[in-house]
Parts: sequence; structure tokens; C-alpha cells
Amino acid sequence: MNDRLDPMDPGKRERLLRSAYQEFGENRYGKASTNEIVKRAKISKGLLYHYFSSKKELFDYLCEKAFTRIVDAIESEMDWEENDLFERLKNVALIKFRIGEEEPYLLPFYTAIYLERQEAAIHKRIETYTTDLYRRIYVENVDLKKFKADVDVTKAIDIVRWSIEKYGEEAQNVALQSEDETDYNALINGIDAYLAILKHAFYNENGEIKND
Amino acid sequence: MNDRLDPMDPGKRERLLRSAYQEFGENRYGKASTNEIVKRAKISKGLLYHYFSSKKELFDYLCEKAFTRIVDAIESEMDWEENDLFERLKNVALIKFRIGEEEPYLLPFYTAIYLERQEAAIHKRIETYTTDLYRRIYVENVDLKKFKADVDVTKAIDIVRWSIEKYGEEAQNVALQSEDETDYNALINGIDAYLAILKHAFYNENGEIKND
DNA sequence: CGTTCCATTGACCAGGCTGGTCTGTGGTGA
DNA sequence: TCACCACAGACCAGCCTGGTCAATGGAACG
Repeated sequence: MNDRLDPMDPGKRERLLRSAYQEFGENRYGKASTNEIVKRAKISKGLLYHYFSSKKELFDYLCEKAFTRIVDAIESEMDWEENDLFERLKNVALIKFRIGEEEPYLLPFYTAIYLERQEAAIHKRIETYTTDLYRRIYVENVDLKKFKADVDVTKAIDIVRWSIEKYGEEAQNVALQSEDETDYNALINGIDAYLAILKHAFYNENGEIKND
Repeated sequence: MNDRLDPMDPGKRERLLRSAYQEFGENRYGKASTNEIVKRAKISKGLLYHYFSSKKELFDYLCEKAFTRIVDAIESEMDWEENDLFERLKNVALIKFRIGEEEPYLLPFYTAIYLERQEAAIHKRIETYTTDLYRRIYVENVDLKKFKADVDVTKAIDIVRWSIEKYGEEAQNVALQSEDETDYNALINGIDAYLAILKHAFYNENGEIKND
């Protein structure tokens, strides 16, 4: 993919990326240690500085890579034909959760750099992109006629989104504490149970269509 | 209050506590710097080590203090006579938010030490206490008869709790970015708007009583 | 007045860790 | 044989670490 790390041994590359994401995810930029990164990755210091001329350059590379990784995943894996809001929200949640399973270090890194003040550049890019993405997910081609006439749709969407996010967070917390593999089906069933309640609360019975 | 910091000059004491909470809130124990703490507090290094024999002792003191501060606030400021669940949840949210306004460094510190693995001692205390507190808030003397017969009360409570928490988080994020004073009334109104929707969704009309 | 007390200061310490450099080395392909 | 280059790891100056300690100055007391 024309990546600067292409010539590197795959095993070393993967270990480097993982430990770098971890280190920057756990400590803010200034306190993150390149020594710690190479130690965890079982990589020589020289190798790191063979591919990156400075700590900052490594960090920027990681930001860029994490951003495109997450964006691409949502862009390509979303079912954009689906126009039921609940299904869309579930879809997003599952995509994020799958990323969290495959690269557990990515999302923590992402939220860490998001919380860190500075880094105006990537921050801006994230924000403008996120705004557009939210519009595409929650508005564009979404069937809002299923909602009961008397519910504030915007706030209802917030509630659904929050519920899914919080459920995901708590599930991930539980997953962190126990060492067992995550039960993907249980997760989906759990989300569905909450979504059923919310659908019942916000949607017309039997999916009747509300006249506009 | 029989506090070890009683003899200290009040201004210095407050500055020390604030900057210590900040430092430990932003960096995990190992990476937090006592030099940085005294620098931010405009306090001499010697003074810090006049009151605490080590970094660890300072940290433990902060943990203990933060814990009791939050616990006491909820214990004493909660309206335990109120038996409407929504009002109780709102009550808790407002208490937490007020703490966040008065000592903005406390809650971040609290979540930071909560996320940090180690520290089994305080961790255990928090957990056992929290379990009991949750029971007292969400179960004890709470009127569940207001709920519609066909809603899963446990999950409904989760949804309400999550909504309030997320709303609070987002409000705090907004507050952090703009420098203006927090508009307390706007906050309450915002929460109320969401609670109204959820009440409408989960409660019987007109507060009818469900037969048991 | 002298004396004791103690909150407070900041220079100081040894040593660990920092980001980054540099000289190899060993394998591979021509 | 040679060039190339991914990779190793010893090495560096210097900053920063948690912690120490002798000195200071003001208040309380006699």
C-alpha cells in the first residue's frame, strides 16, 4: 500500500505498531517513551529511528493511520441501504466493537489523542469528518416516519446513541476484566434487548407509517 | 477536621491539593511528577515533603480525601425522601455536576485512579461502597409501580442512567471548551427535557398506579 | 529581651531515563 | 565480489526524578 513500513519484517512491524499505539494511548505525547516502545516491541532502538526520523514523526504517522483505519472501516462496512435508524446505530456499534477486538489498542489511542488538547491539525480533520459522517448516518436516507408523532426525534436519537455507546463501554470493561474471549453473539443479543425497549418506546406500533 | 494539612497556610494547601489532583489526574502514578506538582502549586519542594514522607503517601492521602469527599456529598445532599426514580437520578447527576464545578480536578482524578489497574486497596473500597450505594439509590424505597407493565424496569433504569451520564459528559465537554460560567439552569432544563421523553416512554400516563 | 518552635524555602544530590546517533553486522541479490 | 539495507545495541549529553537538609523568619511564650 505504499507504506513507509513496507520493507520492515511483518512481525516486527506489527509489534512496533501495537506497542507504539499502547504507549501513546496510555501516556500523553510528552510522557510517552520511545525506549519503552522498542522494549515492548522487542525491536532495536536503531530500527525505530531507521523508519522514523523523530518521535513526533512516529506519532503523526500513528494518528494518520488510526484515523484512516477507523474511517475506512465505517465507510466500507456500513450497510448504507438500510434506512432504519436503529439498525444503522447497531451497525456502527458493531463495527467499532469489531475494531476494538481486532486491534484493541486503536480505540484507546484514538480517544486519548482526542482528549489531548493540542494536535490542532488532526483534531480539525477528525471534527470536520465526524460532522459529515454523523449527518450521513443519522439523517441522510434515514426513515424517520416510523417515530411516534409526539416524540422529539433529535433527542430520541441521542438517547438511542448514548444507550448503545454506554452498553458498549460497559461490555468492554467487563471484557477487560475477564480474560475470556468476547462472546459476539451475547453482545448483539444484549444490544438488541435494549434496542427493542427503545423501539417500543419511540416507534409506532407494528411499524405503522406516520402521515406527514 | 483533624487533618494533617491543618497547620499549612490555607492558600498553599488549596494550591497544593489542586495541582496534585491535576497531576495525578493527567498522568498515571509512575509518570506523575512531584516537581511538577510543587511548581504548579508555587510551593517549595521542602514543604511537600514536610507534610508527606513520600510520593506514595501523598497519593494515598489524595485517594482517601477524594473518596470521602464524593461519598459524603452524595450521602448528605441526596433527598432520600424522594421515591421517584427519575428525580433521584437527576439528583445524583446534579450533585456530581456541582462537585465538578467546585473542584473540577476531583472527578477526573477519581476516574483516572479507577481506570488504573493496581491500587487494589482503594479500588475494593470504592467497589463495595458503590454496590451498596447503587442499591440504595435505585432500589431502596423507590416507587417502581409508576412504570408501564410491559417495560423491563432494570433495563429501563440503565437507559435513564446512561442518558443522564452521557448528557452530563457532553455538557462538561462543552463547558471545558468555552470559558463562560456554566449555566446551571440551562443544564437542569436540558436534563429535564430528556427525562420528560423517557418518563413518557416508560411511565404510565398521568402517573396512574399499576396494580401489583 | 531571649528562646523555642515550626512552617517554609530552595539549593542540592545520585542516578535513572530521555530522544536521538552511530558504527557495525549479516543476509541477499547481482 | 560488491553494494545494499534491514537491523542491532552500545553510547551520549543532559534533563528530570524522588527525596534531603541546612538555613530562615516570624510567631508564641517566658
